[in-house]
Amino acid sequence: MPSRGRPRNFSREEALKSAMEIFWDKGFDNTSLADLTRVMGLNPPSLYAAFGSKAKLFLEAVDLYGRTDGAGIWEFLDSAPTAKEAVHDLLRRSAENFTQWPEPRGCMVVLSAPQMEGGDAAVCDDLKARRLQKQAALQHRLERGVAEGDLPQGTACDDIAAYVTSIQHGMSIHARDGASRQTLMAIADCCAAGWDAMVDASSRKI
Amino acid sequence: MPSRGRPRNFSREEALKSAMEIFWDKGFDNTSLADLTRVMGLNPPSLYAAFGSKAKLFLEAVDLYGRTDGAGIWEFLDSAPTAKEAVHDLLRRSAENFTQWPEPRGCMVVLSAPQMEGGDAAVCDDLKARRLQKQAALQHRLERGVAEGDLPQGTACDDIAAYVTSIQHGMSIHARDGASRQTLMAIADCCAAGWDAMVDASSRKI
DNA sequence: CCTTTTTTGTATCGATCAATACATAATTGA
DNA sequence: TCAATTATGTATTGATCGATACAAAAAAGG
Repeated sequence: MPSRGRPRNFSREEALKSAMEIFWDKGFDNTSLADLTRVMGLNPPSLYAAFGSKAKLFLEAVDLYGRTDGAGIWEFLDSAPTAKEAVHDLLRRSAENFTQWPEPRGCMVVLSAPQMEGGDAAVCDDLKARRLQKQAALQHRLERGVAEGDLPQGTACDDIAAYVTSIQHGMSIHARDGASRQTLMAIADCCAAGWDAMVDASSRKI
Repeated sequence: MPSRGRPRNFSREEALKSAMEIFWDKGFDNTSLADLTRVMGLNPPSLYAAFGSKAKLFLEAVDLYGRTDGAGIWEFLDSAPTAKEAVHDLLRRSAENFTQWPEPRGCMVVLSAPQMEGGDAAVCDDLKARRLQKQAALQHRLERGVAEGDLPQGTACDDIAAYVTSIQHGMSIHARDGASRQTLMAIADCCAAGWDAMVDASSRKI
């Protein structure tokens, strides 16, 4: 509540959104302070006063992404009637989400991930935690499916969650490589088409 | 054939291998000239005389990767008796390959990929071409399966190739996030378990 | 020997990086 | 009106980036 002092003449929200978009496009390392101040429309001192540092700004941007553009993907996870439908919907929403701009963007959390060595440790840890958190959420949804009977007892929910997130992560790479929405949808359908047999094999392993 | 002049006192091959390993670990951007000269054991002028630039060195390093550490993954693709076995073997070899070091490395070509905007264009284009080339090779192998009868007529080989590479790319992210070899193997097995049903659905779509 | 050629090590280049110092402008509370 | 507070714009910081200038060193050709 800074009621005193000169008021800032930019919207913190809008500036953060602009930062998110360029971080999403170019990644953490390839986005310079000059890039940020340009798209955010403010000078370095204002940026640092409002967000602390480039890394903190990035973390806020990722959080914004998770609450806005990245949120829709996981919307149906818990409300889907069965685990199978939840997964199929998750992948179809991913396909849609990753290709909803002129330039396909994929998932910010996944694409910012690789090559952690040498990068900002706090940033890498945060991104990794977000990926693992989503995978855990998916695993819990699968376990609910076992409890509710739409998945057989003994299903390896951890392995299947890893399998599904693997597909989803790969879709981000494909989106960046220019894959069409149709292709990404086909990938989602491939997973769905093999689902029953896969689940069956998983539960019969033990 | 530089028969004249002072001979270099380092092995170009060994230096390139060292460069490949640190590029693999840290990526193109996060690997500095100082890093490279340190692990390669030579001074900047020697590096530039031998390799031209950081980008050219990286391209040579990626090529070396494709001919050595990354080659084994695709070894059985053409000699496998059926497309199904070829894919399953590909994914299992990937799982093995991505976790064969103390620190899991994943695939150099995939992990160096993301956030092309802002990076070196030549490097990004080369990596993208390598990914698409492998996907095309996989697609051709599937088409051979159709021709040889172990896949049904009308199978969408392009979609399935995208599906399989999506899984494989995602496995690299998982490897970086600390997934065990066992988990990656389970992912490969998930794909194999659902294979027949998936292929069947694909061929019945048309 | 001496010239030519190539590599070596040192020392550094200009550019760009993330981050700030500083003075000024704009607002509130007294 | 005036002190306190906060944000702004300009200009710049030290560090690091990728890449070189330069001269000494080490080989071959003559």
